[in-house]
Amino acid sequence: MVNDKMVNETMETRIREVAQELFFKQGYAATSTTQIAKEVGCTQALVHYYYRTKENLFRQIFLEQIEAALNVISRSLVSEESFENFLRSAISLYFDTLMQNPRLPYFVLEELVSNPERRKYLREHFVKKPGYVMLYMQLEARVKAEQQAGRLAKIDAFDIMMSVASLTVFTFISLPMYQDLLSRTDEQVREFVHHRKEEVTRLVLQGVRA
Amino acid sequence: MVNDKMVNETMETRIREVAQELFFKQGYAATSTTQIAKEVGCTQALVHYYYRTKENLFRQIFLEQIEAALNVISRSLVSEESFENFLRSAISLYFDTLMQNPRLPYFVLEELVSNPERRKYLREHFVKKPGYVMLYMQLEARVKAEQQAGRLAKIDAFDIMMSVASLTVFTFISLPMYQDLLSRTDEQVREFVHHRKEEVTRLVLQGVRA
DNA sequence: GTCTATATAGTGATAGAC
DNA sequence: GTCTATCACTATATAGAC
Repeated sequence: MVNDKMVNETMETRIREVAQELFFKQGYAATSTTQIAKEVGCTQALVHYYYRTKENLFRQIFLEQIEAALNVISRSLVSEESFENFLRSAISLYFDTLMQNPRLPYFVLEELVSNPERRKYLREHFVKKPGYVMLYMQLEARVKAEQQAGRLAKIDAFDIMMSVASLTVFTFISLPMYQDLLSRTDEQVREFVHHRKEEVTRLVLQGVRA
Repeated sequence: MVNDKMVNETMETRIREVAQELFFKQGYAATSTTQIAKEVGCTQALVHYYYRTKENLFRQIFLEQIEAALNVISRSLVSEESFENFLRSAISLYFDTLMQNPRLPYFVLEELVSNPERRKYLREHFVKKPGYVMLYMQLEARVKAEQQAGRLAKIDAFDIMMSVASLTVFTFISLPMYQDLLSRTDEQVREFVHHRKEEVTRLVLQGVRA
């Protein structure tokens, strides 16, 4: 068997995979269930048979992705290393993870920015979960400890998060523009991401130092 | 006359203004010419009478906004000050300008990311214009001069641009999430942006120092 | 310049045959 | 489980009356 995964796939999962790909590329509004069906090679009715509504299909994919992303972030926050090495490996993890799924940041952002319902949904499901609150408080405590030890500039934990998020997420969001506007090959794009990872790490480390 | 601007407005300009507002809020795909007409208070046929197609209407707005943004960036790059003060006032200008139009970054990004045609269009119209190439080369020369004088870390001009863009643009893109997920008031959002402007300036200045 | 009316096509979703 | 057929709706765009 050349491709176990493909061969054993059910229609239900194939629809989901194709839908994800299209939602990632085009966003929710610009993707129709007809297009999904066409790309899968089934009828449009089947898409609705399995997922009933387009919104429902989307929501499953969306939640799964958010959950996966939050897991990566959670794991990155638990660290026994020095604060500098913690930052270093967190940034590295974010870049490496997103490199395997470069469209994810834009996909999540698009839906969260343009659809207030999705933000509400996200808040209910995740933000107020005690686990995440705890993690943030731990980070905050750690930042304060570092500052008292004189190793860290006077910055909020939230600002560190925002800056790292900005520098990481924007890199991936801007990739299609970088590639097209400057006529870069896929290989050059990969090099660019790697280069940005190094530079972002350098900038953040030097920028938060006391 | 209470409102000169409103009173003297033609239908053509009103349609354009309303269209811009809706495109900003919802994006191209999610906005219909019917909705635009309804909000203007005219028939949908009139929208097409003035602009023929929805794509055409959008394109005029899009180009105008891009042009305005590029003008701001261009002006910020011409500076007689020290490099540090140049960075300081550029970042300040970007934040202040975008604060008057917080949805602009997402609007531009959305269309450039999800529509390859728009990127092509942008490249034809702007990227290869000699004026912009010149400006970038001047920035590059300045960066090299600063490095030889030992005042600047070993960074590409392009990396400085990317980092500043990331930290600035992402701030505004994430505002709806910041506001909703953390239940912030409009006033708190304004404070947050102001705070980020200070912190981004601090981070960049410390981060690029030799 | 602005309207009504309509052509044409695409959408999400469902009913019912097999 | 998968299909065909179809409904109700909305979309963009245009033709033609006023």
